[in-house]
Amino acid sequence: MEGVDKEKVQRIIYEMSKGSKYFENEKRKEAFIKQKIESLRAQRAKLTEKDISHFQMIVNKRILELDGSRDLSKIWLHTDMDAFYAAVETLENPLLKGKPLAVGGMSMICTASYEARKYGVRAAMPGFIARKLCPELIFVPTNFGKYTYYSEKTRNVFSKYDPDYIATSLDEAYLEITEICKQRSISSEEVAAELRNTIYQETGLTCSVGVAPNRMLAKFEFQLVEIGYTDLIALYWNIPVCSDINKPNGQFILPNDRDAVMTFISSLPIRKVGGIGKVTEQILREVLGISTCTEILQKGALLHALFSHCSTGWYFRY
Amino acid sequence: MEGVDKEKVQRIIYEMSKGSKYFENEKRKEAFIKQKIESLRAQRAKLTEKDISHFQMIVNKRILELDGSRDLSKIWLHTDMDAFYAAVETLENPLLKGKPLAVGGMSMICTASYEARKYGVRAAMPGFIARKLCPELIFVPTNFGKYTYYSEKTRNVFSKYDPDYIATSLDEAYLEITEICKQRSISSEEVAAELRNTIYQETGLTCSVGVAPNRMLAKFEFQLVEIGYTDLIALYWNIPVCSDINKPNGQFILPNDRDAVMTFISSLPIRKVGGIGKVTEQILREVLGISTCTEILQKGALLHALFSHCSTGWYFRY
DNA sequence: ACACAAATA
DNA sequence: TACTTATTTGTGT
DNA sequence: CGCCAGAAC
DNA sequence: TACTGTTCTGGCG
Ligand SMILES: Nc1ncnc2c1ncn2[C@H]1C[C@H](O)[C@@H](COP(=O)(O)OP(=O)(O)OP(=O)(O)O)O1
Ligand SMILES: Nc1ncnc2c1ncn2[C@H]1C[C@H](O)[C@@H](COP(=O)(O)OP(=O)(O)OP(=O)(O)O)O1
Ligand SMILES: [Mg+2]
Ligand SMILES: [Mg+2]
Ligand SMILES: [Mg+2]
Ligand SMILES: [Mg+2]
Repeated sequence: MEGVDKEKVQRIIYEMSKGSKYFENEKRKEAFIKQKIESLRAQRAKLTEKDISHFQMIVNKRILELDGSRDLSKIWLHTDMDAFYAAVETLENPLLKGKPLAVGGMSMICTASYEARKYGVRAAMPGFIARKLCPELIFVPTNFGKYTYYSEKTRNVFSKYDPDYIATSLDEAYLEITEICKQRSISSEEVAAELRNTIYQETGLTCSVGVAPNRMLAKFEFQLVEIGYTDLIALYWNIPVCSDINKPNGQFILPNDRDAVMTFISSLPIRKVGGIGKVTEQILREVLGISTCTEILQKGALLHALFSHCSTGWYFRY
Repeated sequence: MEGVDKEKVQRIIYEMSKGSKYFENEKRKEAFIKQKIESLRAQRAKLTEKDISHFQMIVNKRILELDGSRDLSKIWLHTDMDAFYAAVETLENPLLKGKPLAVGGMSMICTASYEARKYGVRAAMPGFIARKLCPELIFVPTNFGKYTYYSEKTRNVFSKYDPDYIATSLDEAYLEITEICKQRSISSEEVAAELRNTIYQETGLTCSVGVAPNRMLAKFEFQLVEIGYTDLIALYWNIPVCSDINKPNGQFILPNDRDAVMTFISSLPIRKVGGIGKVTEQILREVLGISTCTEILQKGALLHALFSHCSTGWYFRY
């Protein structure tokens, strides 16, 4: 994000949190994770070369399998409204336009306008800290009803492009647009641009859109299909770019092409991958020195050795 | 309550509320009730003398019936902890003792210590108004777990006096002590005093206790029994009196005697009766000029004429 | 099968 | 004064 | 019966 | 900045 003084933000958050019950609890948790990391390090140290090459073989086979089963024949589109709750509030009270705005109260805020984000204000941040970061921050209490109302409006649009669209929250959904592209013989870029425009016409709200090829259809884990897309696509729209402006109100298209996918993925920090959060990131980094997706492939054997074999599922994503 | 400047309190509440969304909504409701009252007044004006004497007969019969079915053979005891949540918090952090204390946050407080009540601070009052009333007010967030814990402790005591005690909230319960009084041949006063003492020993918390005769056992409305007691008893402990000090940490005994009950009840403001709240009080007062329980009996015919015949149930209480 | 932690919006 | 809530998924017993 | 308002803690 | 959440009951269509 442009122009956020991360240094200062972190300092203020620390100053405000220090000593609180919440803070103490966080420290407790951190300690517990450190311990878990130590234990994993010990396990890794015990692995022999033989163990590793053994696992490497298993992993190689699994990767080949998955690579082969990759399905590039569908086109999936992901949409996510920009600063959704805040955008709705601004729409209903235009005086708020352009102002740093937080939705929520002094105890917790659910989201913040992009103006507020410049100050480091974020979703899931307590309001009283946010106000320290940005004293002129305006607070609006949350009105769940409104957001549902506008969410329905966007969904009406979605259903015109894919009647079976998959909504994953009030403000985002996945659409399979393979058919639409074929029928109207237009590119996915054009569909994306049109969709964004329609949504804006219908609701006055902007959204960001990502388009990507899909992944293997339910092999045994039927619902994992969707997850396969989720990850990829969620990433795409994290990248600014495309015909339009920068981050909010933008779109990004990844071609249905193996090389494009691999190139795109390989340099991604793992933290961006869906399902890898603060804790998992820390564990992978401090135990195996893994930070990017390429490294996941490189150290596949170690991962397979140290983590539950269900985590092999992580490989679903490339 | 001693030494509360009601004038000032009301003024401050008004100043703080004025203009808020909450306030506007209250006004809307008020208007609606006014309208209802008008409608009832009109109905009353239409009643002929004949109508009234007709209803009077029905009502007289009903009253006689209920008077006859009154059961004075049982002894019921009602307990209610003093400033429960606040007392628990004070117990766990003695620094708070003697200080004006509110349990809750700036948006809402659940209860206040008696010190705070002197300033007009009350349960169900938003914290930011309470703080205006009493700037040195200390806020403690609610810890439902703690209250449940201490509630269980009190209930252990209750069960020794009546294994079938009826708990109606974390901090109050009804006990049938007829048997205990007989078995140990002690008066209900003695049981009450002993119970209060035991609870204090076990928990360090004080409570107020009321004792009263009971009412007809389920005639057709099986569960109404309990309600019959509820009203009476809830009233008793509203009256300071008895061997001990004044309001908190006190007890009051009403003898099992028809005259005593009638005398006690007759002068009570109806608002004190369970089930009659702000709205019903206003309606009865502004439509029929009823303010005390005696007047309810006097105007029984009108009540019967104007209100749903199930409201006849109000007569259950005398 | 279940309770618990992690991740996400 | 004040650090959410609902939901889904994986892990370890 | 389901929905809403009033009441209570 | 900010006016609860839960449970029960009676009225009403
Ligand atoms: N941690 C949270 N707790 C509660 N509600 C949240 C949380 N995070 C997000 N929300 C709500 C408010 C958001 O407007 C809405 C959509 O989330 P999300 O798409 O992640 O952010 P956003 O739409 O506000 O901004 P943007 O997508 O532009 O980054 O869900
Ligand atoms: N309106 C309310 N909203 C939420 N919780 C409440 C409310 N009123 C009371 N409580 C909680 C907090 C109280 O400590 C507890 C018992 O209520 P109650 O007996 O009426 O008052 P109290 O025990 O705090 O004081 P006291 O009984 O001495 O008047 O229930
Ligand atoms: Mg969004
Ligand atoms: Mg979203
Ligand atoms: Mg009490
Ligand atoms: Mg009580």
